[in-house]
Amino acid sequence: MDSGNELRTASLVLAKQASGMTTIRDVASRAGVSVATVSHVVNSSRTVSPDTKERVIAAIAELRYQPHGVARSLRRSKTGTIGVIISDITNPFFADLVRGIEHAIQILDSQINYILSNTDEDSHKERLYLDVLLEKRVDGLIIAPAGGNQSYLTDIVSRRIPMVFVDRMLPRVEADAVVVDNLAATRRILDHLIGLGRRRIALLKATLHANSIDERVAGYRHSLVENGLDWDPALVFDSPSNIAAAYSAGCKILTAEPRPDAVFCTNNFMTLGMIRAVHALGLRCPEDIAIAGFDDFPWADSFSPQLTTIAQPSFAMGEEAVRLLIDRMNKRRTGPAIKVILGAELIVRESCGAKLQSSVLDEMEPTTPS
Amino acid sequence: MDSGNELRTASLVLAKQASGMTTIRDVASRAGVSVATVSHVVNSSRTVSPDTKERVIAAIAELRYQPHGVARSLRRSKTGTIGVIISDITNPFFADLVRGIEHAIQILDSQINYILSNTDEDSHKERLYLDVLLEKRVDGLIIAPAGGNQSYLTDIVSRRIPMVFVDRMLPRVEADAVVVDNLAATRRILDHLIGLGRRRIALLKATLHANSIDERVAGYRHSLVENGLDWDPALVFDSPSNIAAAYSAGCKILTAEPRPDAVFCTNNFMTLGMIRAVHALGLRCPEDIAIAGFDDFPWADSFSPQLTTIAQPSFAMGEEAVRLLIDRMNKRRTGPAIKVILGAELIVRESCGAKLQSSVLDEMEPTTPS
DNA sequence: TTGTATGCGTTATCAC
DNA sequence: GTGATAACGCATACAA
Repeated sequence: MDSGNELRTASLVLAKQASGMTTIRDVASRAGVSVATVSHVVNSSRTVSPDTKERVIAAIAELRYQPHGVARSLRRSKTGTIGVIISDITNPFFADLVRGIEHAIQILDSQINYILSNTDEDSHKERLYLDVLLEKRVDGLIIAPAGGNQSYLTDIVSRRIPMVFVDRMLPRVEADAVVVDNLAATRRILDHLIGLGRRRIALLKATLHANSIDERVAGYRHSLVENGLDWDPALVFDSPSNIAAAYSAGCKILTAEPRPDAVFCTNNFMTLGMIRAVHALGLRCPEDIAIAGFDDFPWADSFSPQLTTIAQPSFAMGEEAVRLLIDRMNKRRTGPAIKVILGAELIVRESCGAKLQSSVLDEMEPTTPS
Repeated sequence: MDSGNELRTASLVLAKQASGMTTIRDVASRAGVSVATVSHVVNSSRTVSPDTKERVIAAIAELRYQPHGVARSLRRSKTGTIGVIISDITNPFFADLVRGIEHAIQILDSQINYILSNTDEDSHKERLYLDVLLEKRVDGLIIAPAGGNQSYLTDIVSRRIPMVFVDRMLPRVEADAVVVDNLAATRRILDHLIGLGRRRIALLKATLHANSIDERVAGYRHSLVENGLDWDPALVFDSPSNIAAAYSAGCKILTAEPRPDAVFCTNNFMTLGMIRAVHALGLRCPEDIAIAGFDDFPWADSFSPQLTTIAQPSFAMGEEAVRLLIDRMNKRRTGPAIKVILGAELIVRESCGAKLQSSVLDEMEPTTPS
């Protein structure tokens, strides 16, 4: 390696720094080979003699060559990017789900990454985001639909763009889906509540256009009936899906006459608002009122009482969605849409009164951290 | 518009659906103009006669033409994508910050979107993510550095890739930054604690390679000294930055002899673990121990007692970072790096004992939702 | 006012 | 084992 060459390299690097980047042609001329050869050593796409290979690799290192992802995407007609559309990353459920997505990507294909979009349950915003994602030619889509874009989403699947629903799904859109058995999970926590002697169980329902919520409402109703309790419309309270609104609704629940002895909250924002209302009105939980929540979060046992909830496998849902999506993207799987239904776990803690029963044994004994 | 034309269009659309997409050439031939003209009407980049313009627009609609973002990126040599690197979207602070980023993007340039990457404070992972982001040719970077990639980041700025630090910054890397005045904020909450009569104030410190945490620790120390209190190493407790670990550390704090009468937690995971420890050990807050947390979250007043915290302007930090970044990207701003320092607010609630003082007036009066 | 043609940086198909 | 070159879809300099 003569110093003249090195000098030339150095100045080339500097020049490239100022404007543009070093390309495959630079590498080729530096190594004294054709661009084809360089491309092939970069992609190991055909056999290259050991010494030319070595020269190419050296040139790449010297020039700090990095393939141009955009040019690649154009040529290969795939971007290695997937679009993720959720309602709100601030919701711990989605945050964890997104971590699951990222984790699965890292395991399955670390070249892929994702563009995140929050719709705030606004179908118009959803539509706008879909447009830019499609224009950017994402290879696939993971979406928790806000509802209201059926025809557009149908159009997308008919254009053969891999898509998987997560958390919720649109009935008439033929796309893969990863959801939870909301009905069964709701029954489980309601049975728990009823088994603990609660009879006047209110429902704090988030107003969302999501079948997941609808199913939880149905589960609530069925459980009551199956347990021989009345389904009382006066016990059903609606609230926009945020903590402040849930707090207001929670206050209404607690001042209703006669006061319910339990509340089932259809998502974590409802639960958080509800518990705040209990404290604000100076009531005791679970003695005066039991709280059962759908959705768990990492700090559910930082509350006093610790919250009894249904823990959705949010991380696993994200992972599974990626698996389904990547299989579609690689055409490893074709044909009709698949629906993966995951189970949700009942985490019995204190807010429904379970610990009151066995208090002789457990009293004061700190739970060990998970 | 003759029906023959429409038929041809229909079959073309179908054909395109099967393989490939409709391109600018299709539109051009359909409208009977050149690709240049189509390009110019799409981008309004030169004057086009009203009627040809109309024909082009019609053709675009009929063929459902959508510009190919990747080809555009290659040609214009900008992708309209920015990379966002944080440690953990599951942390409510970052979740809110990311929402701020997204909001600002929507306001300033709705064509832009972002790729999200979670490093989990792992500088190796950070490095890997940086590589793929750079290969994808993101137009800019917003990063909460995990620490340990100084030289690589320096290299990035010398390659003129717009970058802004958020929440934390690396001292020797000349990039814009949006941070909070950690020292002042910490002093504020410690003064509050001390003003309320607390004297044995423990520190629950997250072990992170972040100057933000270091500054909070420094603020703690300074405040003690300034208020004539001892800086006692026995009151300093370290913990990995997660709730479970913080819970363990919290138990240690609470069983120390003599027991501290207050704890300052350097981030929200510490606070959440600490409060769990208090409940687990059956202590009363704020009577037995006051808790002061750095970082607020939307459900801080769902706890009992409601948490007194320093609320960082996380959303605004995200917004400001985008503003700085886009200004750099457009070269609206050049020259030396800017450091934007935002203030953080002390939110007085109950966990430090403030309400104990004025209990005659406020007792039992529910706080109104924000 | 409009069109032709070149090139952005790759990959892949030929040909040698 | 290697090289020349034609696309990928678009934006734009240059012509007309």
